[in-house]
Order: sequence, then structure tokens, then C-alpha cells
Amino acid sequence: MPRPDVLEKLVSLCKRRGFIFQSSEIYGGAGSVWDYGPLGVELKKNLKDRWWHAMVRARDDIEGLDAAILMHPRVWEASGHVAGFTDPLVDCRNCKKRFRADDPKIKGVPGTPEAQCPACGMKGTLSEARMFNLMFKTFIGPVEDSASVAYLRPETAQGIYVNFLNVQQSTRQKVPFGIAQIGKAFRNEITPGNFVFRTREFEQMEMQFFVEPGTDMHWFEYWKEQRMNWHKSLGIDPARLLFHQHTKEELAHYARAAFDIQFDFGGTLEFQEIEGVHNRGDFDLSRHQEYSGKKLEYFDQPNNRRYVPFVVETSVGADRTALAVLVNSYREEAVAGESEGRTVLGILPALAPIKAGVFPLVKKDGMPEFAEKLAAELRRHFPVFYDESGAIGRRYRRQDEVGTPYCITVDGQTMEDGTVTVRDRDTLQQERVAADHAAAIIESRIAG
RNA sequence: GCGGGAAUAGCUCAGUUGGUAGAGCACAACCUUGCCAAGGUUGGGGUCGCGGGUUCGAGUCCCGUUUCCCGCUCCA
Repeated sequence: MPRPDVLEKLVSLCKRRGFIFQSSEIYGGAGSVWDYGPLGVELKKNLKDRWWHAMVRARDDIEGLDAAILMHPRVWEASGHVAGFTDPLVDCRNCKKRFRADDPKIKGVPGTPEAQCPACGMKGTLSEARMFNLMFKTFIGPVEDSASVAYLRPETAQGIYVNFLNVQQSTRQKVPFGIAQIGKAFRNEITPGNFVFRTREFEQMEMQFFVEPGTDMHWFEYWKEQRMNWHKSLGIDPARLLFHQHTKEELAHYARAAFDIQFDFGGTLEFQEIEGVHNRGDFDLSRHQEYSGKKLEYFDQPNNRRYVPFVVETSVGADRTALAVLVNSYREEAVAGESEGRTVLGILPALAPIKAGVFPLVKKDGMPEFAEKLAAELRRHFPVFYDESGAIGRRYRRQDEVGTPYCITVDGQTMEDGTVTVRDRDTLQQERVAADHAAAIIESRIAG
């Protein structure tokens, strides 16, 4: 049974509370691009930091990199991105089939009444030839001529391949080792949609692991496991995650083997790719050798031999993972004694944009002053939201809706003994702790 | 890109046979209550996605366009 579709409610919540806005909204909106608001940028940053820590900082066999978005146009010829997509294509308006414009089976010039569709035989239904390259094209320098054409990268991986030897030699890494980077990529998708699931500008977190040929399947299995565990560590329900193996037909031109990690977004987005783990063999490095004329070999000193390493790639969408975290955490639940339930984002505390709300129970008897001081103190440790407006219950609910894991309330007793209550987002339980210890207690829970 | 649907306040929507926009919630201020969103008073905020057209007059009809949703197509 498909899970309920929460996407529509989530889109509304994201806008209302400042997670994600549509780009250029006041101009009617730009197609399929989204902006991260104050809370969204914190969530996504926490996610990226977590990935960076797991993949780069916590390991000694992976190095970080931040390659440029614009690259030499030949890179995309080597990668295969230009070749398959420079052919003009035509559509038949009748039978909806698509053909190469130079298909010999087409009689007549496409776009004219005489042209005949090879599939359905109708005349005059073929569109004019159009380019279907999904890469964004631009020009380097002020003159727009063919010599200055450049592309916005459609994937971050190539920036890693072309820097393979730079990184290896400057860090003295030995194979096997990896290079990781987080960055924007751009694709002129024909069918974008589903909120930030498929967009034309998106952010990838990629790691390319260089291994000795023959050991690639071992590392492929290793990284499959590692990456699945990472997603589970985000608090994502394991029942909503699965591997999908690419069939021969699905395999990309560069891949020897490929698994997707899929997440069940619910509704019509049942089990969709959020990460790909691919065994790319030596396709990329070999192609770059061929197109650049420069050797991209690794010298195995102990064995005194040179070879082009194989590559195991892990490529995860930062936006898709952020969406998965939001969808996974969204819940509406009943509250005892109330007709209206509450909306909660049960985000892992470590990922939550705001870690704690700080409230004075009432606006009198020195409580606001005490609470404001406490909030300022806590802010030195993590993001805090101070709120004194409205009923206390309303303030709790506001924080539930944006996933704030803890709410600290300053009450009458605080003024006497310096203790405050800490309320847990998920259990609604409160416990009383010394105000001086609140920061340390919450910090340890976020880490744990 | 093709076909269908939608576009009115921050959100969810209403708006009768065309006559210059309403509700609930949210938000702000003050009062009150004081531990889980529903008290009181007051207040801010839309020119109806955008551009044309028809009309004495258009949110309300027509055309174009943009964006979103559904389906098809595409997805290196």
C-alpha cells in the first residue's frame, strides 16, 4: 500500500515557515528552481556537514576538493555528455514518437507539410528539428562565438577526474583512496517537478574512490553498505529505504555495475533514487587520457607498475536527501484531550535547524529577562529561538512544526531556584534541570 | 516538448447571470490566563500570476504568456 502523499502539505509548510521558497516568486516564479530559506539552509548545511565529516574528515583515505562549475568544453566531449546530445531531434505530433532529424526513414524536410512520419505515416505532423542537449550552455568571455562555448557542469564528478593526479600527488595518497566534493550541478531537465526532487539546479555530494582493477567489485560492495548506513544514520526509516540494481538496459554508458539507494517519498513518488553507487571502471580516466593526451596513470611503487585505476562512485543529491529527511519526519498526530492534533517534524536533533526554543512561561515577574539572558547564553552553543508571544502551548506547537527538538521554559520556580524545564519534542515529557546545565545537557543529547 | 487541469491576502479557500474583493486560520499590538495551538479589544495585509482584447464597466468572457499539478515523452 502506498504511503500517504505528504508532499503538498510539506510544500506549504516549507514556504510558511521558511524552509524552501520558489525562486523569483515575485516575478511569477522561475521554472523548477528553489531557494532555501532561513530554516532550510540550516537543515541542508547540517546535512552537508554530516556527509563531509563522514566521508572526508573522519577518514584518512579520502581527500576533499572544490572544483569549478565551468570547465574546459572538451571535458564534456570526453565524458560523453556532448556526443549523445548534439543531434537535432524531431517529434511527431500525431503518434508522439521522436526521431533523429537525419533519420533516413523520414521523407521530406521535418517541419514542412510534406514530411512524413516513419512510424504512423502521417504527413505534416513532424516538428522542426530541435536540439535536446540537457546541458546549460554559456560563453566564456564577452564574445559569444563558438570558440568560447562553455557548459555548466551536469555532474560534479568530472572535476574530480581531471584533478585525480593533482590530488594524488599533492597528498601522497596511495590507491585505494577517494576524492570528495559537494557542489552545484545543472541539467536542463525536460520534465522537472515534484518540488525539489527534480530541479534544473541542484547540489550533489560526490565521492570518487580510485581502486586497483580487479578489486573494484569488493569496493563497490563496501561503499553500497557504507552509504546505506549513512542514510539510516539520518534517522530515516529503514523500511523506506532500499537498493535498486540497474538492469543492463538501465546502465549508463560509463557504468559496469550500478545500484541506486531509493527512498519512499509516498504518494506517486514511491521509492525514488536519492543516491547512486556506480562502478565506473576506468571509463572516465581513460577517456580523459585520450581527449587530453595526458597520462592519468597511478604508479604502484612497491610492484613497480603503472595502471589507470578503476572508480567506484557514490553520488548523492543534497536536495533529495533534505527532502527525504523532511518527508520522513513529517507527521500529524492526535494530542490527548484536544480535537486539533499537532504537526511535527521529527527531525534527528543533529539535523534540526533550531536546537532549542526558550520561553518565559508568562511575561512578568522577571521571567522574560531571565529567559532572554538564557537564550543568549545558549546561542553560543547552538541555534536558539526565543519566543514570548502567545500561549505557552502555541509556542511549543510552533517549534514542533519546524522540528525543534527541545523547548526550555522559564517559570515561577526558576526565579527561586534557578531551574528550568526541558520539554522533549517527541515524548512531550518535561524534566527540570539547572539553567546553568541546560546547554551541556542539550548538546550531549544532540550529539548522542 | 505534447495533452488536460489550476493560478484570488502568509496559508486553505469563497466570490452568484460581468458592476471597482470576502471568510477561517496565520501575523502584529495591548489586556487576560498561565505548561501543551480555540479568551477579549484593536490593527496591518490582496487590485484578483503577467500582458493584451471585448465591454460604459472584468476576479468573473476571449487570446497570448508564465508558473504549478496530472498524464505522455525524455532522463548520458
